[in-house]
Amino acid sequence: MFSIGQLSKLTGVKIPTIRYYEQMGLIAAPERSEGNQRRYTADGLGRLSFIRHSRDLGFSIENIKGLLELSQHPERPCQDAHSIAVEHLKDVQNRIAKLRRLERELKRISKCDAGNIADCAVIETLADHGLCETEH
Amino acid sequence: MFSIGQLSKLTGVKIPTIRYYEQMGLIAAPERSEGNQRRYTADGLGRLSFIRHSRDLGFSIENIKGLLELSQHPERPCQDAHSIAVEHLKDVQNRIAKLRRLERELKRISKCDAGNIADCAVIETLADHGLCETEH
DNA sequence: CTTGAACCTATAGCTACTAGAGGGATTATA
DNA sequence: TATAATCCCTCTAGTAGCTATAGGTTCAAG
Repeated sequence: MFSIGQLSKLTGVKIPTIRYYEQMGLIAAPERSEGNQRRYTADGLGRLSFIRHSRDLGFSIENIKGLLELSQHPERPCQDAHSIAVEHLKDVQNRIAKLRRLERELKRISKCDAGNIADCAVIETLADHGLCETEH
Repeated sequence: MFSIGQLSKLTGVKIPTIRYYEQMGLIAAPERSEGNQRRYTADGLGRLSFIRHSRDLGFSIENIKGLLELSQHPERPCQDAHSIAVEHLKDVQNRIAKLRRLERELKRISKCDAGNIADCAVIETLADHGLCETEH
């Protein structure tokens, strides 16, 4: 049996976050000690690790709920899990593409070597979208 | 003079967002009509366009406050504006790097062609960090 | 038995908005 | 000029995914 602090250390998930996950229904409310403190089993540890890892990979709480549900039913077809992952991959790729356009623009405008604000390319570009090279 | 709705259409910033910016101190409270409705000048339009554009480029409200402050003082050196932009650029580059690691991992795990959850690579990888190829 | 660390609940705050309720103002048309 | 349609007002609460704080209780070591 682990206390919430031990679980936190083992998984790297902060204590208030664990309680938050419980509130959100991601993990079941665990048993309690006589003094009303949470006591987790190895099962709880596994589930929280799954969540931690999924969050690291950027899955939303809602997606993780779905994935956890699926993982409880080994006999089901895995299409659903697959499409959640693929959707998320698409999302990640979109975000990368968008950030790279920003990167280009920021690189360009931050090359400013003016002496004062009046001629600063950063300020000038922000004030006038027309000066941008890419769309956003 | 523009109403808030006209300003919204001209800049692409939604009406509640404009009011929110006013509340946050990004834009000054404009004059009001006799019936207490906001009336904006061309100046207000310029300022909101600046904000819109900066937000599009991912600058935070706090950063934008700083940049707006700077843009009001054309005689000052532009180092501050420059370093805000460079900091932001670094941040964007970090995020890109992180997302690309995720992309690799997600691509790998979503190649799963198992029939059911029991053998699904997606679920399996999420449950066990040890199966990952890159750190995160 | 005492002390200090760990734990409890409940509430509020963070970013950057968005949505809704319940009302008043403005404008176009009849 | 009346009225309907559209716009606008404030205020409050909700979104994601936590984090922080206050005020109190329990646990484990010495």
